Amino acid sequence: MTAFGDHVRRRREELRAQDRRYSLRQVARRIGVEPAYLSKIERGEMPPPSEETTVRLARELGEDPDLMLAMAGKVSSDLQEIIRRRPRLFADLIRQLKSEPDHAILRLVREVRDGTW
Amino acid sequence: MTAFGDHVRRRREELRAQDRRYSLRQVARRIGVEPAYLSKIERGEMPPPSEETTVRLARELGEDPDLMLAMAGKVSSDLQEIIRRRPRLFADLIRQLKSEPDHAILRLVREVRDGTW
DNA sequence: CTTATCATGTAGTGTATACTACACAGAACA
DNA sequence: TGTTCTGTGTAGTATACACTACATGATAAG
Repeated sequence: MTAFGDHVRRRREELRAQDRRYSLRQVARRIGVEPAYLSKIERGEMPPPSEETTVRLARELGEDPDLMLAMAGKVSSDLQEIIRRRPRLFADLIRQLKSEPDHAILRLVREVRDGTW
Repeated sequence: MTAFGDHVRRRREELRAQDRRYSLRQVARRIGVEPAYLSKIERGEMPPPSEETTVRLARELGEDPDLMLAMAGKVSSDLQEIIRRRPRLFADLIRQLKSEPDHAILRLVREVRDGTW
């Protein structure tokens, strides 16, 4: 069960079919790691990389950084900081939303965005 | 600037004034760490302990674990898991709420709790 | 056909995390 | 006054994190 690595490999090979600049080596080079390291990550021989590297990889592959971080078992540090500033409020809210359906959360997002206050 | 250590020490000595079972040694013993370690944490000579130890310490001192974790620069792993399961939704919501006032977030919490849907 | 590019195997590195273990001097208590 | 309890100083440890460096055999390009 190596969801992260499998996903990265699939996505990279998908892009590679259109553009040979998406070889493991070249992608590794562009995100600033050794090819051997990326190879091991894709095959699940090594755990997902750091937050910074994961975000660079997400951008390189045209994927959502938050989603990619989630697959890496992480939560973006900027989100963590927002929570840490008002821990009681956010802890309550998030735990309440745990069992709510997607559309309910989406509605909240829209409500706040549109200022339906 | 060692907010965590200072806070723990203050709170512990507060409790100790009423109950001598709140000596550094005895608290350390109850939460399962060495006295020297807790001493260093309180004085900011060592960084805050692990999530588990921080939560045990919070309970011991009658404080809110989420608040204590926030002071330790951490976010509870159960909250992180909730976010990781639906990263896009929660990332959007949390970032939107970043600059909203407390009462706005509180209102959302209540809205969800009371099922004002 | 040979040169470059490809992925991968093996080994090693520096730093951080999260502690323990022991020893010591001063205060409190009986 | 001696035993016990207090906090703290010093030293060391085990594990995880986040990689690099080099070598090798296979594949593709010119």
